[in-house]
Amino acid sequence: MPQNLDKKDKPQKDKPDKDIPVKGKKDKYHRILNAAIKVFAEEGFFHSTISQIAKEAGVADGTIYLYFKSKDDILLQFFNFKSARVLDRFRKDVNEANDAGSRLENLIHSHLREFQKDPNMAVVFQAEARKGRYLENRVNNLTKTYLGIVGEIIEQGQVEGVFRKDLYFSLVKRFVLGSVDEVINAWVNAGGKYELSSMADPLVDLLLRGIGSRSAMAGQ
Amino acid sequence: MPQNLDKKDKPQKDKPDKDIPVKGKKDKYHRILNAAIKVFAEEGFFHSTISQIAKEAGVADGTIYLYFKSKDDILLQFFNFKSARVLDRFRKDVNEANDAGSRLENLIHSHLREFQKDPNMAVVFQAEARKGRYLENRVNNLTKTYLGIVGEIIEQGQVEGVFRKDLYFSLVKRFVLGSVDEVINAWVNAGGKYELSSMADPLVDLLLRGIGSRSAMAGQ
Amino acid sequence: MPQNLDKKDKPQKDKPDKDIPVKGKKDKYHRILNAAIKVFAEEGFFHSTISQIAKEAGVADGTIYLYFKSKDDILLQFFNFKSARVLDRFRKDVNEANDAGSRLENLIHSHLREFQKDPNMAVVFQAEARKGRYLENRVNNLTKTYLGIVGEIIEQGQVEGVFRKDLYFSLVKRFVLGSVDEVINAWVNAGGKYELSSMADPLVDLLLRGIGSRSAMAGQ
Amino acid sequence: MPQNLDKKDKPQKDKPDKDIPVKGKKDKYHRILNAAIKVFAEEGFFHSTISQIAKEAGVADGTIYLYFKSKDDILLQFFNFKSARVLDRFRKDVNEANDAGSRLENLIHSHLREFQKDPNMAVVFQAEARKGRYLENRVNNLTKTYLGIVGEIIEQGQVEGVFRKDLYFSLVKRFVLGSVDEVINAWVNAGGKYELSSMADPLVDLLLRGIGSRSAMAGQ
DNA sequence: CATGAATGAGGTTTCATTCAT
DNA sequence: GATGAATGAAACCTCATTCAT
Repeated sequence: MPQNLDKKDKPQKDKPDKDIPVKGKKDKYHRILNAAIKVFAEEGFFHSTISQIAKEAGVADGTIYLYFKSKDDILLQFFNFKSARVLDRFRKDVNEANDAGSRLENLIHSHLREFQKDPNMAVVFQAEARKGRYLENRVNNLTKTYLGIVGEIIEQGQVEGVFRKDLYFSLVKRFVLGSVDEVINAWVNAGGKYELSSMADPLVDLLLRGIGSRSAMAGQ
Repeated sequence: MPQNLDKKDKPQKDKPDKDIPVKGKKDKYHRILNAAIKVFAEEGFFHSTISQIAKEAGVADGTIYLYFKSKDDILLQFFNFKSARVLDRFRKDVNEANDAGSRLENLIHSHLREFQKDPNMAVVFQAEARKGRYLENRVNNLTKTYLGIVGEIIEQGQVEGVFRKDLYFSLVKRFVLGSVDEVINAWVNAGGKYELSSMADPLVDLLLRGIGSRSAMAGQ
Repeated sequence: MPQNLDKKDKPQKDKPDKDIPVKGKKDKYHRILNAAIKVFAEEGFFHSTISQIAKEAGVADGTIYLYFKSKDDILLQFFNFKSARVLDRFRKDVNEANDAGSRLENLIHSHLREFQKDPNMAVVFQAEARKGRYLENRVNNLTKTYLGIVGEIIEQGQVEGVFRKDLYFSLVKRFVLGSVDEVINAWVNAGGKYELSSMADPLVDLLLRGIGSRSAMAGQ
Repeated sequence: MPQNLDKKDKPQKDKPDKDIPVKGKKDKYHRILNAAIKVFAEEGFFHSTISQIAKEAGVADGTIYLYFKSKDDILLQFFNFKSARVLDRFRKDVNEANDAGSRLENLIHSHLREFQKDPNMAVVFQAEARKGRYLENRVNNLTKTYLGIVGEIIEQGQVEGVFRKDLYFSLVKRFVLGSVDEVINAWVNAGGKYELSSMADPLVDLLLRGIGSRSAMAGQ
């Protein structure tokens, strides 16, 4: 799924694909992409060099430029590619359920599960996506879409009566995202040593009920 | 409060200090530090150059190396310096109150207030502090200390009976940090265009009561 | 008229040539050569890439190396090939006339006509041939031969009594070449927007009579 | 006379120039410029590398970028700088005389003398200045100005009655330039082995009287 | 013969850091 | 202490050329 077809194109060849014609290209594209993400995860984007990525991918330095316009483009393609996949998965999992509560649950489970499945991706997302005045334009999309999903769930929950009606909408969305994000952060900083998914249920519980005790709340 | 006391320090020249003995030093140190943070906030750490910082600070490039060991060291000193100040303030404000609820409230108010007061710091903290890999050792300290403060409040609140007793301790702490962090993130990404502090009360409310409606909760 | 006959040549495969035996080869050779000249004319030799030439010629990059030893070789072959053709034409046109005056006239007409007919060639000749410590050896041949033709005409004209006898021989030859060359230069720089040939007669007149007025000359 | 004051400026220092304050800068600027021209003359612009230039100038590679924005900029500055100087000299020498004939003579003498004095400059001018496409905008200025000077002389000569009145103006200018240019070309290609200036008088004679014999002309 | 993906040497440029003044 | 010109390592990227298919 190479997306930088700009330069040379020659995307699918014009000869009919006999066996696994484009597969070679695809393979190498993903080989490089994964190598890059691994290196980015280990070294950070700016400290990573094309040479490291090339070595990790088992290709020559120049080869990388057959698939990516620049070092920046690698990160960009990664975000475009992974964001799409991940958001698709989120949406799919959310839609498996019908009521807002289960949907929120599914979203968070899905989120943690996906990031746990691909720790390098998790590291790079946490490290490069949520900052970096650098790729902001593109990455904000990811955040924006995520917040959109959360927003829909919240609204539905309010209609269903399971979520409070007196919520500061744009705040709640950040509240959810921030919580999950930081849980992943903790996991990443710990070196991915424990089961990230196991955080899902407790986290959902916290999101729904907060940390205040029932009795204390009663007094409010 | 220069901390790289290696090179030069007390030996204040052999000429008698005419005017403001250490003050000159201190001034320039902070001038550089603030200039650096401004530049880091605008360009990102890696895209910033010593020359930009020097120009912003109104000193020569070489002068920076009289106060800082390296470019990295600037960021480091910034974190050490600001972390200390900020955490002091947090603690002080937390201690202004006695009950856990008010303390949590104060912490979050303080947090948002401090970051709003110094947007450059906010940007740099959000952008560079969490990248881990790089400055992790030192910056983790900040996070760790922050989580410690939160932890103390939580424990106190549980003793007081105002916070739930069935809380996953290490998760709750991240839950609080993540929420605040993301609220700041949103504010930074929006360009600091609104009153960050105004988020404090709604956020505390969310943390305490969660997003679930009372009636729905009753069913659990 | 491929001249790098090293690699492959007559051995036209063992399979019988089905259609147009050598024609295919020749065609592709010229296709590449013309494509190259077009690209060289547009981009300059050094800024041109094999890929551009290949695309322009409608062949694969690698195919070019079946016909040319190297990128340099393309330029070289171009000069060899075009020089031969052009010089042939010059000589032929010169020989159409008998007296030196008409021969000079014919040479210059021919020169301007040929270059006008093939603007890409003109551009490349002007840009790469008359400089470039680069291809000097080969290209000097062209210049040398051209100067030779001019020289013969001059000598003949002196015998005929139509050209001055007190001419600095090697200078006169350069004088003629330089004039024509610069006229072409002007035309090329103007983007080939006017009729180059129309310069022939006025130029010949200038060469013969100079810019001095008759009366003024009388005083010398 | 560094002209790329863009980046850093700090041109004259603010401290009073004690001895030869800016001289150091100026020196190095010209050291690099001359080294570059020498290398360009030997290798051609495109085959020259920054490293070669740096070595020739006795500075580090990076130093070059303190004085020039890019490799291209070196050539550009050279043209700007040398063109100005050379054209000044031309004009000055032209103005030493009053009548058009002497002025043309002076121009050509000056032209050949200047180029002979600085063979590297001569080589680079001949090789790179006319390539157009590349630096055209700036270099065309040189050509344009030169043609302007020639044009003025021609017009004056026509008024004075020493030059023919039936001249194709834009052609004559090219005619003069082309002749001189090619004479220099020949000298450069010969390796500067002879006295270029000695060509001036014969060339002027050719320009004025042409190659046709008086008697032949009479018959026209 | 033809292809075009792959190679990797080599070039330009940046910039943290040093050090003579 | 302060300066800022100079350094040169190191990074990114291009593209002529090769070779397996």
